[in-house]
Amino acid sequence: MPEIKLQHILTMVQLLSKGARHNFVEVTTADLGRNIGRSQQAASKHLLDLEMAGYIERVRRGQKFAVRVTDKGNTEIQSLFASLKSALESAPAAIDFEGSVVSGMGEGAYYMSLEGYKKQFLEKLGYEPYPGTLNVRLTDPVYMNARRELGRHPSIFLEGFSDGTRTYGWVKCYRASINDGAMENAAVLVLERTHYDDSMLEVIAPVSIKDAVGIKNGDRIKVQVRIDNNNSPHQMP
Amino acid sequence: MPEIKLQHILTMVQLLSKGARHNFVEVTTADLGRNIGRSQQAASKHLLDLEMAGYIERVRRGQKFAVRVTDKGNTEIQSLFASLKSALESAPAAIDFEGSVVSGMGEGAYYMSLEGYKKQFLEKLGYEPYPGTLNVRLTDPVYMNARRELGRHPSIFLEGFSDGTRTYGWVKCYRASINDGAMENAAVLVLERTHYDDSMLEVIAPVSIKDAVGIKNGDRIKVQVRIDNNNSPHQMP
DNA sequence: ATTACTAGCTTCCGAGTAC
DNA sequence: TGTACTCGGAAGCTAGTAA
Repeated sequence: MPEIKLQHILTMVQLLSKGARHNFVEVTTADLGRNIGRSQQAASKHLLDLEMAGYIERVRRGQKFAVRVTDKGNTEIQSLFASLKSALESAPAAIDFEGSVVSGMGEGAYYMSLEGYKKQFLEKLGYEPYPGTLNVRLTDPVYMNARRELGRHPSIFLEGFSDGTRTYGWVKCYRASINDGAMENAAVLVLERTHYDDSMLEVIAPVSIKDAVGIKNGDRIKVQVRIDNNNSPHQMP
Repeated sequence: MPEIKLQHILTMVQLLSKGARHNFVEVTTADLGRNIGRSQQAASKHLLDLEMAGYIERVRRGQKFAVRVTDKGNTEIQSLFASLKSALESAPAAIDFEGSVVSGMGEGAYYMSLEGYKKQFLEKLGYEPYPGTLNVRLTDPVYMNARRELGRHPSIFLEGFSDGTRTYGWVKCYRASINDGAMENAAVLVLERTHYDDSMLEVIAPVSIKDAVGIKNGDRIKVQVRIDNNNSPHQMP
């Protein structure tokens, strides 16, 4: 929507930051050039262009000029800025995965049902997981790569603990939805111990995911992990 | 500080708004070109440049590419955006005037001492003005021009009133400081009735300005009117 | 359908310099 | 000191087109 040329942005911002919104401020083209990282001649040209476009006004002041940003110019910059802002802020913060359901409700199920994790799930995630994790096998290298980097994002962090006999590592949880919203309150787990397999995604939910969305082993499944700031009561290495 | 080229901003923002921060998203150069208002070829070049600079990564996906913004690329855009934001927000919102003190404590003093105004001053400005306005004669056309437009800014608005015999117009107040901070709690008045003289600035304060800053008729004086959102309990035509 | 190369045009910039 | 002109070169863009 904004009509202003990209090259003029820095010049306009520079003028505004010098107070040229409401006052005529004295700015030399040499100074201006220095500030925007261009030559004096370029700055001079910018001012001429901007004046021609009605974005600034200038009045002679002895040998120099005093410059003020017009309403039109200010509107232009603000609207450009606003549209950039909204574009950046509306950026969806989610990571998509796609893979196939594999059987694997053995080991994971056992660990996640331990009291040391269960009470943290309830407290931090808001529910106790249905016993057993759903395992999703990723095949596309793009998804495996994303899986490898998943743990770097801010997470809901479950502390590790010890039961006297052995220790259990931390768990990072990421809220996720299944198959384009068929289930919204799932969560993907990143475990401290399993750095061994980047092609596997472990998913939990308050109920049986297979039953809730009607899938069985071997079916394709989509998992969308939300990275927005919902997750991050804690942040950890 | 940002190293990214201005021409690439729109491209990066477009990618980010499509979710390319966390996922590889499929974007064709033709679509991208359309979105940034350039040709398909230009978009293609942008992607090549950005990839070369390490701001994005691409993977072939059949015939198309899937694109993701790297950490470096995201940092670059965010920092550019942040510096623009801070430059725009730090922009001083004040209008400077300079002129000479003239005698003129007659008429203004009378009006401003009317009960209908006095109680509004106390309520909205926080003090009762010292009886009498300080008049400042502006000579520079730049200041006269600014004076003419002063009333368009958000103000502390005093309602007009009637005493049964005649009516008294509204008054807009703008907090102001005198001579670079020698006095901080002055206020400039814009009266409904006086559209007749753009070269005169009427200033009030809780005490005698002349005494407080040590000036007399004929002296040069600087008045800085603050336009920030401090003023604007009301807004009015 | 896609990406991206080439050629040619336009825009932008910097150096030199007039005023 | 200032601004801003001309001019040559660099950068950016588009159209055409190859792959």
